[in-house]
Amino acid sequence: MGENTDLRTKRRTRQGSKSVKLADVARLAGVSTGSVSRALNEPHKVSAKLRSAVLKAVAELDWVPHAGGRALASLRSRTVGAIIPTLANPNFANEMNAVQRRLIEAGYILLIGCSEYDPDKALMQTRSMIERGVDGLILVGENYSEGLWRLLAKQALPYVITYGLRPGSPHPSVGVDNYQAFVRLTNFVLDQGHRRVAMIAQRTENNDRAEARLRGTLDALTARGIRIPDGQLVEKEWSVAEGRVALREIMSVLPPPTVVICANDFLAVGAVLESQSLGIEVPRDLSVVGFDDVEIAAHLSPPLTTMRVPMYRLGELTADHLIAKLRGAPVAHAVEVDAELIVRGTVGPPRAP
Amino acid sequence: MGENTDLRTKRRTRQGSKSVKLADVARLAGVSTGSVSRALNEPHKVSAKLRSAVLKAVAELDWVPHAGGRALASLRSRTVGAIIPTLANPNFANEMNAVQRRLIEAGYILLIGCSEYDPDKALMQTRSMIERGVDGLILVGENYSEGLWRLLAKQALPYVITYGLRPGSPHPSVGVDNYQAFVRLTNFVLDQGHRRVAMIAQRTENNDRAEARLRGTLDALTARGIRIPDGQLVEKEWSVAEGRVALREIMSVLPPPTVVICANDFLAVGAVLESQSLGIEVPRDLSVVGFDDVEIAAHLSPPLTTMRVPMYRLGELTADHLIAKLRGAPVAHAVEVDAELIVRGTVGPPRAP
DNA sequence: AGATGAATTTAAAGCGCTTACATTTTTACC
DNA sequence: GGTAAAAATGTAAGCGCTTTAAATTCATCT
Repeated sequence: MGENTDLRTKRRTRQGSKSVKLADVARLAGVSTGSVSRALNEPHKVSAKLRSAVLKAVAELDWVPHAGGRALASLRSRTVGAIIPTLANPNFANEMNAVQRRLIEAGYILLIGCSEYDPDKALMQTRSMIERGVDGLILVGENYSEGLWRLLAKQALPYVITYGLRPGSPHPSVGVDNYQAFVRLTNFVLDQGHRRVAMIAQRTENNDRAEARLRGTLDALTARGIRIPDGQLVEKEWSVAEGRVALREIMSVLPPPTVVICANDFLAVGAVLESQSLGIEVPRDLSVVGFDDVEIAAHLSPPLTTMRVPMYRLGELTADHLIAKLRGAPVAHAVEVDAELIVRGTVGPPRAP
Repeated sequence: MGENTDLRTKRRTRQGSKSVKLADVARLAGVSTGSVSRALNEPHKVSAKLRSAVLKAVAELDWVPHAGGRALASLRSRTVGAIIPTLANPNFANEMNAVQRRLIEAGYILLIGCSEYDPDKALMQTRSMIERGVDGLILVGENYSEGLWRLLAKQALPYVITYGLRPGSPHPSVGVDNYQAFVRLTNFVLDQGHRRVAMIAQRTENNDRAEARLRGTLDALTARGIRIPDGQLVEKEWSVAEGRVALREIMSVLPPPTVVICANDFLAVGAVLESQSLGIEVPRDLSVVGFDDVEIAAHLSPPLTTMRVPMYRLGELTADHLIAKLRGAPVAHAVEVDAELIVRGTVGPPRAP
């Protein structure tokens, strides 16, 4: 009976982790826990003596603050999430590289989720990130489910759309206007005299950038009374291999086009390479344009004519935008980045019939 | 005086976030908080009635559990970190793509940090991840500071080294044996009859994979009594542009080599393209081999002879390894993945002198 | 020197969740 | 029907940190 009398104080014993905690630091430094916290988070508010004592104790114990406890107490996690289609696409990988770098500099850490162009996955990952208490979210494009937007609104979570920028969008965005870029690109091609135009588009399902690119080209063509013949507008994703297949498909429909507009550089590179192995000389027999300006584009022979999207810069701007917002600084609703036409060697005048 | 009597119960009022919390769910469902937690985390331990009541309330309130609270209480975060050199290198991006996918399936979320081959940055990011309470860590290679290993040991943090695998390493690893792969690759080249060998290596500083590749080639050469002439062993990183520069540098040293071994495919692609623009015919005048088998390699003409490293698969294996470890399942200390020689068109016999 | 106010520091109350233990309900068995 | 064992649920104590209010120290001014 009496045996548990002296155990009474530790009735509930949870497996307190053996790791060092803030209280240990406080004890070693001979100060209170509050002072330790303040010494680290608001150094200017404590005396130099206290600060150095705390830092010494921190170093001595090799203490790493526990973000869970911190997040719980401060209601902020210093974590930012990014939902991108896939890291397998170097454009997004490059952008994330810049984002990650900027975030770290600002004291944030990056959570990455890939939607694989599936709105359900995007929603799941968003939920998963909100659970982890992200302070903000970066989303590629705005093709997401109603539920996702509702969730963001409910949590009042700061976010920014990146890569694609749609004028008039209600969402804060940093990116290029894909529609206008493809209008310009198409007009450039038409100005060279081309009238028989084919296009290798990207799948437009759940991909507003792809859709904007396609629409930009089609509208620009329509404005000049041109339409792409059946079978010469094909949809692929973004690999070189798919570009090759697409080009073969297009060239099997007669009469062949004099130019192929590709929704991105990987498709364009594939189109150029496949043309060459088919004995079609670029640009004499066929012109090709891409979009993005990936590294290999400049090294092809002839080098690819394309539009440059500064992905790294885009990543920086996106991160900066979100960081500013998290700091409560005023930010522009939309930051537009221009895609620059890079004229190289894959576009020439159409061959005389 | 008496005015604060009735305020006494709420002496300390913290800004309780307005967001929905577990207690709200419990109230709506008419059950205790413990039951809500159990219904979600150990569904088999509660009655069907309770479970459905809880799920209904969760859905109705659109409640998202707060991972900070959860991490604090359970001492696990369901978060895994990965430290890689850079996302700008598609090899790592592809691997992370696979890792991310596998982790999500297992209920974990991925934190990414880029070291940019800087051990200090790697340490910072590791610390940052430990703060966020990662349950496990993935590291590329094992070139890290003493402090990083100490930190991991102190936290008893499960981790796995990926990409490079060094036989005899004390660290659990999943990857390819770069040294042996380059021994094989080099022997393959020598077996074609080449004796004048050049190499475009990667910077070996803080990069054990690069170092193993270089050493593998040098050892294989030495074993056959061959050495690379001064000026024909150059160090670059991994871009096509650098490969081009490197090739020019090498060819300016006479006599020119009959084969260039490249530490990775991007350098090799650059070497092939530069050769062609210099009027050097591959493989008649010069053979080139790469390593990795990136997508573009197969599409070059001639297509690149290289060794395939299955990055996506490697990512899957790495994630699986760590997940198994986190679950307490027994795991092999090392999982070796073979690099497969892919003979294509850039290697031929040396031209008769 | 004493009083006043500013600058620091301490004490302790949560942040939202899980879980050990206590209590209640259900099931199984004689 | 009554009991014992098992299953389900409730209770409340923390998890490690931040932050408010109170207490202390320090500097300044009559």
